Amino acid sequence: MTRALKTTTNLKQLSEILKLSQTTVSRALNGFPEVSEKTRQRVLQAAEQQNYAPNARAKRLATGRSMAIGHVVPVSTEHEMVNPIFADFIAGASARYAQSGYDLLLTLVADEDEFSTYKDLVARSAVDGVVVHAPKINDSRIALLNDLDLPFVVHGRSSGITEEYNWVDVNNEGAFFTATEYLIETGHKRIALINGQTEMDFAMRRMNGYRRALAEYGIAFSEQYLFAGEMTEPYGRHSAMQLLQGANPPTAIIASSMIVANGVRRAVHDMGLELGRDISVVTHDDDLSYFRDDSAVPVFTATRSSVREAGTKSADLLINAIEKPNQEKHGILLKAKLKIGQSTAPLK
Amino acid sequence: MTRALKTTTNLKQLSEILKLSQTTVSRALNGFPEVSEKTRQRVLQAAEQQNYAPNARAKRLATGRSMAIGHVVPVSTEHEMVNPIFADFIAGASARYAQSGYDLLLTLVADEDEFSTYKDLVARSAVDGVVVHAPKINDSRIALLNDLDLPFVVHGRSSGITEEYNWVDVNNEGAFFTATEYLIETGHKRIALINGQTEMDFAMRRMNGYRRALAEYGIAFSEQYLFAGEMTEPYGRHSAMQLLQGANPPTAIIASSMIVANGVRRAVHDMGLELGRDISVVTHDDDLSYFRDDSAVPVFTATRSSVREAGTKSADLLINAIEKPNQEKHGILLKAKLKIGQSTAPLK
DNA sequence: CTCAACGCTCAAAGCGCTTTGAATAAATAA
DNA sequence: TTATTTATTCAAAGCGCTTTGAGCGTTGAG
Repeated sequence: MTRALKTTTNLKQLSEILKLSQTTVSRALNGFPEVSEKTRQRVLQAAEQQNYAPNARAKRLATGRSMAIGHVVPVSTEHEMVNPIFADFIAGASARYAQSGYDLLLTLVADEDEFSTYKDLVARSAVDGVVVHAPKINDSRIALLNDLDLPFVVHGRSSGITEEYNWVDVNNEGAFFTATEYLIETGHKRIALINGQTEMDFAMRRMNGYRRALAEYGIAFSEQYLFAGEMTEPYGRHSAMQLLQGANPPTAIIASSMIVANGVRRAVHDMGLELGRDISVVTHDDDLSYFRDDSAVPVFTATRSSVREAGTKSADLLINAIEKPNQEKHGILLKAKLKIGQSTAPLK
Repeated sequence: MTRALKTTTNLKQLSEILKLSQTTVSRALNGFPEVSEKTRQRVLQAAEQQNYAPNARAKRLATGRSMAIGHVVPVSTEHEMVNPIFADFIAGASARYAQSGYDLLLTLVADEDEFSTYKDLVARSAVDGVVVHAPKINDSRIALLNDLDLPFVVHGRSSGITEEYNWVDVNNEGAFFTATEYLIETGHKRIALINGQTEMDFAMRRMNGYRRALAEYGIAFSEQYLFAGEMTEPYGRHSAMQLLQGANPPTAIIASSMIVANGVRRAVHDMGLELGRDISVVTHDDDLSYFRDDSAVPVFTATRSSVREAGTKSADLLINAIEKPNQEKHGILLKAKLKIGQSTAPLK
């Protein structure tokens, strides 16, 4: 099979075809006012017809901007795990980037290499800004990025950091307070929390919400009811098993993600129990597309907040920070809503 | 808080510091033989000390290469869903890209916009190659990319395409043949398949494997036992419900992914049945990190193949295609292994 | 009729690298 | 000693854009 070897048109060729200077063609395409409307139309039409698009490499060098946003996603060394929420978060962000002409540069990197990755991105001038994923308590990346003077937005927050930064987060503390309160008010007293890893900021906030609710209702906190770990399905199942087989099993369990909740459900069934009858389960739900439950009464009672929306909000914030530097930093707090499903019931 | 405004060193400054020409410095850094070892060491040391890295934008323009690989990931319009396997696939590929100095450019795009996305990437010269995800039967993207003369590798294959192309796939047909055969040989005759969308190539191959096994063992195929749809958890649950509540319910179900299998398990339990006792379930398992089941006898009997490995293999293939053009196209077939778990049992 | 203002277009410089082709110094051969 | 290699280093061109500063007709005001 033979095909014509297509080579892309460049500005010079296009300007020769049009018998105009490169300057005029460039200005016409970029919407400068110095070009007559008649010329602009002629240029646009020729560009369209030639399938011309400015060479990204040249444009970037000339403008001094990368028109790219970096996402540095940590891959846990423990399970080589990529948190499943990234796909949906990025789906949300990506749409916004496309609208504003930014490319998305993705780097998956082991925790311990994150620092050098950011430094390298800056040294190479490869991106105009970055999104920081999975912030830990006292996350040192924030100071680093401020030092590097690279615009960034954090998906989540980092407790203990005093400097200002842009962030988009869900009200983890409030959501888990509400979830716990709901269980308490429906009669539960032995409530367990299967949480994320202790060093993660979101996990700490969730635990704080949980403990605050217990405290407000005068229920003693017990280490026995608290689990922390990487949020896999087997982790959910294993933790729940341990809870259910232990002395004084809880009557309610709060799970930190749908994946974990699925593991919990498996344990519940393996123990011959019935969800929502023998034991209540509340989970946090990031509204991932492949778990989305549109029923009027969803399976899991859950605090739901769309991580995809967090993605679009983060993108907006970051683009704004890139294009209008020296602005005040912003924080956006999304509110998770508690939606009652079939997995909870008042304690008999 | 005040910080020194760091501005990155460039080649000119570095060469002035070293009292060498830009040429020599550039050559020293890029390992050319014309530079004396003494000079090279001096240059490397200064570069290190100045935290110098060549400006990616300038380098790309000068070399005419983007040093970037594009992943165009389709987002289904139906459920706005991003297939959860992408994260793990990309995690596998990303490591290889990093080794070879490529950036990963991610674009999430609605099915119908894929064509223009590829064209745009080429017109802008934004990438040196792309990975094609989720190929359909007779996928027209392959001809497009060959026309555009852009190196690419397909994750999966596309039936009906006669031209050559690079691909990495798992033996879907064989795996599902094996799964079906295993069920038949343990006594099952009424076997259902909850498959992916009919237009997807992998789904067709899986169905073919399933039907071939039925045929070889003289079991009639029935439309009643075949489901096709986007592989969400609710889809798995809903399909299984319909199967179990229908006339002549199957004694075994084959699921197309772990997510679907989780939905199936939910349906099984909701019907008051026991997995592996009342009904057998086999699933395909992409070995996603957050579902990974390391137990000696895993929960699900499954045909397992690491999608992360597919990612690294694809990356190798693509990088090779980019760096050594005009080579023969390659196909790599990964073999999924059937691993017996607790979800299947001989039919009593 | 002249001068300033305006609208449109252009030539040329510059972005920070790589790479070509040449120059210089040192070493070897004749 | 002189010619020829060999080992280093360099100046300058070029990658394909954007952008600066200038030029040149046309108008309208004075």
